[in-house]
Amino acid sequence: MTRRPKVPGRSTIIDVAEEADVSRQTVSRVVANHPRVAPETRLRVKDAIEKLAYRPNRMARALVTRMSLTFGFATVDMQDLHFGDTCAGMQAAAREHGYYLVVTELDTSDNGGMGTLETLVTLGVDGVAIFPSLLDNKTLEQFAATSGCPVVVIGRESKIPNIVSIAMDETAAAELVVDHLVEGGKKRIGVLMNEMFPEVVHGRYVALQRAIEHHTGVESPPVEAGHPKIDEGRTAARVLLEKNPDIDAVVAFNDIMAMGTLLACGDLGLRVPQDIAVVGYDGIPFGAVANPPLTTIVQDSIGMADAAFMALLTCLKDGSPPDGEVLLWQPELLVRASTGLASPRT
Amino acid sequence: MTRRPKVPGRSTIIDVAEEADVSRQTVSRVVANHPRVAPETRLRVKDAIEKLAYRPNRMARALVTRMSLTFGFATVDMQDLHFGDTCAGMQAAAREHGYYLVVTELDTSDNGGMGTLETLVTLGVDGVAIFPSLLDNKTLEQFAATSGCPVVVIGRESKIPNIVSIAMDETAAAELVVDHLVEGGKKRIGVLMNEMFPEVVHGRYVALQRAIEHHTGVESPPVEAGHPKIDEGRTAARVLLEKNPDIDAVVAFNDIMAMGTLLACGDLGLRVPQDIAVVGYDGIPFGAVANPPLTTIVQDSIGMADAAFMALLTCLKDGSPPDGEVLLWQPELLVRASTGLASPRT
DNA sequence: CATTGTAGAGTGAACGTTCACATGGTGTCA
DNA sequence: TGACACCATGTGAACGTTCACTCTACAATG
Repeated sequence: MTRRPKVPGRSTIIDVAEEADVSRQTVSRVVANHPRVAPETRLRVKDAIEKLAYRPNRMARALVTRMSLTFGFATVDMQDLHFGDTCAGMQAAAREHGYYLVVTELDTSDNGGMGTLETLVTLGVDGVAIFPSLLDNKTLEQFAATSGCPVVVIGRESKIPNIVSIAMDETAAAELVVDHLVEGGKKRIGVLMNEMFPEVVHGRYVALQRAIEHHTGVESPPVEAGHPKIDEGRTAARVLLEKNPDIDAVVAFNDIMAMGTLLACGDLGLRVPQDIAVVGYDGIPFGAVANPPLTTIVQDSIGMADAAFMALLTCLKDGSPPDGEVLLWQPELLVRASTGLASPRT
Repeated sequence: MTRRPKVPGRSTIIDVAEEADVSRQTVSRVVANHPRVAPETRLRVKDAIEKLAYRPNRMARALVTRMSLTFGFATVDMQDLHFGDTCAGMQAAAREHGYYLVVTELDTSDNGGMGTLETLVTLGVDGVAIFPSLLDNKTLEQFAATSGCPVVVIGRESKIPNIVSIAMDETAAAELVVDHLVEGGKKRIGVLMNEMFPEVVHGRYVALQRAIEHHTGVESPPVEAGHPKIDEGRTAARVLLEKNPDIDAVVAFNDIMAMGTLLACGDLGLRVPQDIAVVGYDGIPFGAVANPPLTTIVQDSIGMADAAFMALLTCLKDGSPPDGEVLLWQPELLVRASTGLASPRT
């Protein structure tokens, strides 16, 4: 009868129905906890479910209901710790509301991650969170339009039609960082950026540039870019420091690159923070163990993840994607020894 | 006609068929690149696909083919960097073979993660990799039996029926660590274990205990356990060091706990490595930036991830789960300054 | 007693695909 | 010319669910 041998061990609703001597629909009702089932029948069905280890097939269910109760979470780099926080937060939020979170790493070689996103959608997710995205605003907008499900982008301030953006207030963060450095007597601030994530980087860079100009009068600070890994950060930082020997502070795109900067300072015999102050972004736990411990911009990852989930849920309930809503979160500065203003190891 | 409004923007195979004036099956053939389609027809269908932005629904497809070309990857902690390596490796392997990897964090509060695993299966994955697992061998065996799909467990040496295990050779690793410490003149080795992952921890502990006995004659080394986070590791390490003031080396369950140990040493005014040598496991990149840089056991995460993927694929092709196969990987010792035998910062 | 309401259970269709088979057209060869 | 092969395409069924109905039996109501 069946063309392909039935997978051993997995039983269907029909198997349960036969076992309990009722119809599919009654089993369905029991599973869904509908009230209109006689207690005795319900018991019989539950026994059958137990006996056959029946688990409803979510694909079949999603096909007919057009809802999978599943959200997708796509990221560029699973090894970026900053991602872990946000992802865990979103997973917790999802779970609390009966949703399941499917996580995936974007394959940037496949159309900048578009391929992965499309697969995610064909997998049947009800909504997608992207964190962060290499795709430009236009592509994202188009994806949101054709995907047929709500899309949230985390970590980017840009206002994109059909998409909710959740991001940190870069201007506020830059103010915190630069103000702190200048107060510590630093005057010549260099910037180490990320060569990926054009959109995010741009926002962060512009904010820093403005803050630096505002506080020090320097119009275009020395800047270098590299891949957001420790080693690549180290290399880029070395270039930055060698090109600009007068620099007395480095603001790195994130903590990982800031750690690379710490290594570069070591390479060049520069003492942190006496010769050079170093600041990162993200507040990953390892910052506390770095040598010296890293001053960093902390954002409320959990809060943002929560907001991302709720945004998706709300879109789904309302049935309409919002028009370029931007939710902005306030950053905090976590001062540690790498800027010389705190006791070591806090 | 349709009970639920069709999602705007998503078209089905039927829409494409109508647009191209052919049958569903012909569209299906074009999508699957079957040869038996006239070139002119193929072109017309492709145009229609392009025009309607058609993407095949993988749930519907999986329902009939009983194959989703999707594997699940379940982990206990997405923020454990060690996980990131393995996950990325597996994702790469999957991609290479036309598979999609769905990642999920196990909700240990839900039956020790069993709930999450079952959901993963009902989502339609063709196989599951678990890394690492809190579940005991018996539960895992039962899950593998009822899930109806191949199961691989990474990071545990145990021989479990129906399951492929991929793990590091703990005995070899313990030998490397202890031999290195003893050669460096250390005599009184303490052990800092993880209070989670009973199975993995047990294997690692027993191996260390044997190696220590073998090299130093001490039968039961001082041991303490804690949660695998920096702060909890710090606390547990402090207890270990205060209880046993004669300790001159600490072997931590992983790099994260080793970093906690570094902090604890700082708290107690102990110099690393002069007073205390510290060794971790996993070789996460941050170990290089720790103060001092961390000596650690490195395993070939990518290789193991590859092996995990291939194991799943092989089971699927052969149609039968292997009977408790165990693939063992050889560890390497990465010597850095925390054991005092290398130049700082390498 | 006839009518109405309702609790409990069942049935056919649909979701979007692919599979197995069927159909019709064209070319080849004896 | 007939038999056959083969190519291009179409059709009904099935995958495992849920939805919108329908049906039956029995109690309550007038």
